[in-house]
Amino acid sequence: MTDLDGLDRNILAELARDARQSTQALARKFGVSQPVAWRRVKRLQEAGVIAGRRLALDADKLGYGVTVFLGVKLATKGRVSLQDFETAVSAIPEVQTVEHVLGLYDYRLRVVARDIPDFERILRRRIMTLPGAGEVEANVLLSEERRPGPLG
Amino acid sequence: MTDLDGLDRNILAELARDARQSTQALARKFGVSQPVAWRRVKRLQEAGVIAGRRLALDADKLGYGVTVFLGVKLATKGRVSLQDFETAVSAIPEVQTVEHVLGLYDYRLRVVARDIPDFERILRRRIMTLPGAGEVEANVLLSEERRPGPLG
DNA sequence: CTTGAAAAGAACTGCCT
DNA sequence: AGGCAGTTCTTTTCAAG
Repeated sequence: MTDLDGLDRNILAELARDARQSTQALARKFGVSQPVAWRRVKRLQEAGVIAGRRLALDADKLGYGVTVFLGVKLATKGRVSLQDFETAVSAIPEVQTVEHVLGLYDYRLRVVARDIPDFERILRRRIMTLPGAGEVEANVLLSEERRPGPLG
Repeated sequence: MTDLDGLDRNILAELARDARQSTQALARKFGVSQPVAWRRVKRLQEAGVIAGRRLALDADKLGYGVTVFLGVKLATKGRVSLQDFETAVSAIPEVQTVEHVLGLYDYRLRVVARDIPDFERILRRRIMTLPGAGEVEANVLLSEERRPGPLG
């Protein structure tokens, strides 16, 4: 863990909202000089607190109108099967996130599809055939709100 | 939906990997001039395909070592209760995403906490007391892999 | 820790094929 | 649509209070 003062948190909060703003804009917002804001950002990057900058893509505009969350239980939980499962699932392009979790399910997958028939195809031909896949539960995304989190 | 050619898809794939690279770097990678790469990016932004650029933060380095996914069933599903629930849940800083879903659960929440005792506190005092909250299921995140998705 | 300045690089514009 | 050349702005480094 890294320790951050108020300025660091303010900067993170602003950049979390829009990672494209200039260090000068940040500097003005928080009443410091531009090089100071720049050093803070650099420091946060080097410390790994800022792990990278990613695009927020609009799945709908890309033709992917359906997002489904799948909870997957493995039928066989031998040592190899976790790795086998992860490797196989990584080869499915429609899978956006693979979360290894502890609880009622073993994995949670975020899957996108063009429409419901497309999702059925992915489910039957790609998901159900995954090595070790047992019970599968699905939740269809209706709407989603992302929030900055407690970080700052 | 927007239609994209190969260059658009290549650019999106590269920017999805690292949103910080320059249009010149993109131009070189795909054998076009810098202004062309720049115009493509601008067009994708204006079309809303690129919705924004966000920071990838390292929760661990910020002192949040525990991430939990909660599936929540509402006890009462009147018209108002959805809105009430969403408003109340939005006031909990540790909630990073609120997903309204269709299926076994009504909402999926991504919650971060400093450690397990901290998570218990959030669960008991904030989550269980949400208006309309019924059954709650939890999955603790062990590891996570994010992938570009099928877009490009 | 700040300011101010300068060099390098990236973003943006206009004009041409 | 794509390319070239130039202008503007941001980032990055540095000297100095």
